[in-house]
Amino acid sequence: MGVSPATISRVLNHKATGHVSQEKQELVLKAVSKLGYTPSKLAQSLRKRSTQTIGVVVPDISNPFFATLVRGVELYSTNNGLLCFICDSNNSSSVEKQHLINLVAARVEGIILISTGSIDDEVIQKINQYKIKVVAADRRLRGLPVVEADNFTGSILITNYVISLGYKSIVYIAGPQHISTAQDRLKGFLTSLRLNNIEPFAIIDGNFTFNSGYNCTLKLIKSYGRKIEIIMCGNDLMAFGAMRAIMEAGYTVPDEIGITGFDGLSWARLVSPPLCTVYVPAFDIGFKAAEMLASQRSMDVTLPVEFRPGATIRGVC
Amino acid sequence: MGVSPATISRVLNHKATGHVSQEKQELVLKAVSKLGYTPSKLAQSLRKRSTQTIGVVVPDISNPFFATLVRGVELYSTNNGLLCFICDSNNSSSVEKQHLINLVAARVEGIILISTGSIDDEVIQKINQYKIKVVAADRRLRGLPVVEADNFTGSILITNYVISLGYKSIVYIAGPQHISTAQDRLKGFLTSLRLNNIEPFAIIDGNFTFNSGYNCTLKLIKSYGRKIEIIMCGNDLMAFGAMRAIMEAGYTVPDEIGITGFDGLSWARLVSPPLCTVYVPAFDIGFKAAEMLASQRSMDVTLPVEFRPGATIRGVC
DNA sequence: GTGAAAGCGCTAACAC
DNA sequence: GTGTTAGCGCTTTCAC
Repeated sequence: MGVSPATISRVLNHKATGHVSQEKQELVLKAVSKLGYTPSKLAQSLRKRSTQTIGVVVPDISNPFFATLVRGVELYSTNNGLLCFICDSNNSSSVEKQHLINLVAARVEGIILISTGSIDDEVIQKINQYKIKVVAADRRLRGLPVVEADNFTGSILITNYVISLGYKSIVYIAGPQHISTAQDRLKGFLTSLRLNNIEPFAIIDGNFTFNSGYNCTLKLIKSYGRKIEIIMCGNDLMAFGAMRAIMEAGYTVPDEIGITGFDGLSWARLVSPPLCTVYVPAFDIGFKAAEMLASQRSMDVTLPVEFRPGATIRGVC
Repeated sequence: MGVSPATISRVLNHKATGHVSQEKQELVLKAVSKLGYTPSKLAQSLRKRSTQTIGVVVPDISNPFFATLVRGVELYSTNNGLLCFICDSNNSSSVEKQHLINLVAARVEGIILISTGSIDDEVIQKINQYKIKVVAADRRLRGLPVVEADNFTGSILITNYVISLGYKSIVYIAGPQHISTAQDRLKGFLTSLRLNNIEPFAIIDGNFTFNSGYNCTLKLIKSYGRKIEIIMCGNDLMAFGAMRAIMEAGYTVPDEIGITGFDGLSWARLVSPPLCTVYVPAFDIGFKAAEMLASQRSMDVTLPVEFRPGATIRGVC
């Protein structure tokens, strides 16, 4: 016995090298292990003015896209000794706000934000007040640095492909237009059509969920029936909904009506026929966002996407 | 000006009611809002000896089953002013161990653990040392209180149903047998078979992933071909893998080979044909586990499951 | 090489 | 009603 807290701290923080005697060192280590002593990160953080903790706010963790993104964040964090608060805003901007405030209170070093809408000023102020760095992931947001995918190009790619197959009557189910991914994808779609001198057959607003894809498609079929040659969706979830609706309405995919998605969820390969989509590197987005948070740089990053053919459109096996 | 820290604390903690003058109260509130002051949860927790924070450790957050479970935990937490550390062990028991130690260091009030294996003694000691309550969710673990589903009964249900349809040559792809859900499901399967005087055609070990379902099925088909009437899987993910393998091998589902799963993921309804499975209330498991953590009781909870017919077996439309 | 002491930002007990 | 004070569990000077 007879070891001061200071010495214990020195040993445990490996600042000891050469500064603490072998003897004391072993004494401390033995006692620590015997007692199961675990230093309080609370006290450490308070004293060191550094929590080594980051926060992630996602709209819905049960959406595999966001879950995968979060894994990317987790991997980076785990590898770099960061602890992670993962918060699910349940697609509600008020819950999101509360989470952000909690993260400020927890004095996280940084926040990765996939926002449901826009951030309110009160929160912005708090975040600035405490010099917390925020990175937008997947979706752009106000003046925040962002790690996103090249949704615009991806959308052009897949639309060009669809057009090259001879499709003419093309319907688009868009995502919520206040979200940048939805905007970019719609823009890409429109750009491709314009370049090919084709008029969109119809454009309709969904909200990125399975149900909205399903409902929009039912409506479309009711209005236009077989006049529709293909339904292009702003994301995979809506495409799955559309597929279900088409099948329930008694049409075949892709012979009577084609479908495309966007995101490249692993599930896209599991449905039958496999969904034609654009792969978005969710994991990498999360990983890079965490990396950006940890680094001092904060230049926007745009990750490439990849066209994934699938048998939900004609002429693809 | 001229307000002491104590008064500020009183106002902010709503312990003020009737104890602080209107005047000072407003003064404080105004200053707080103007400065964007957010009290440090670190300091609060340290002082109050209570963090109001819980931890959740999951094997893989990108598995929709666990993601849904986590949402249940989050909902309870959000509603009860608890903050949540969500940790992904990536199916590695060493990562899991590190996460548990981090959670102890963070002085969480409780931990919801979906373990990859068993917990090691060092960690147990630390957890006890700091009187942190641990609840096992989905999977039983050592002496921990558990919130789980009635996997045994569910497995009997679905197997009985399969047998009632006249299936005889039944193959089972089991999950890892050190996990209680996998054990219970296999036991239920065997019990049902015994009660019906049927011998299992083959039992093979998977690991609950899509790939293991896929690979096991390829092997099975190679060995037995059409002698197999149906493949029952320990979870949905493996069933999806099996379905893909069967289709790629050129067989039709369910006409030539049937399939069943277990978990009742929402994706089960999306594949074609929709998967016959047993619904496990993942969200409720998470919610109840959080509830148990918060309450003083800790009696094991077993939640009912629900058979979900699907067209991957004969005679179901 | 090691211990004593101060202080991180709060809250609770105690004075007034 | 309100301010002063002590102390939560650590780390980091600063002495010795």
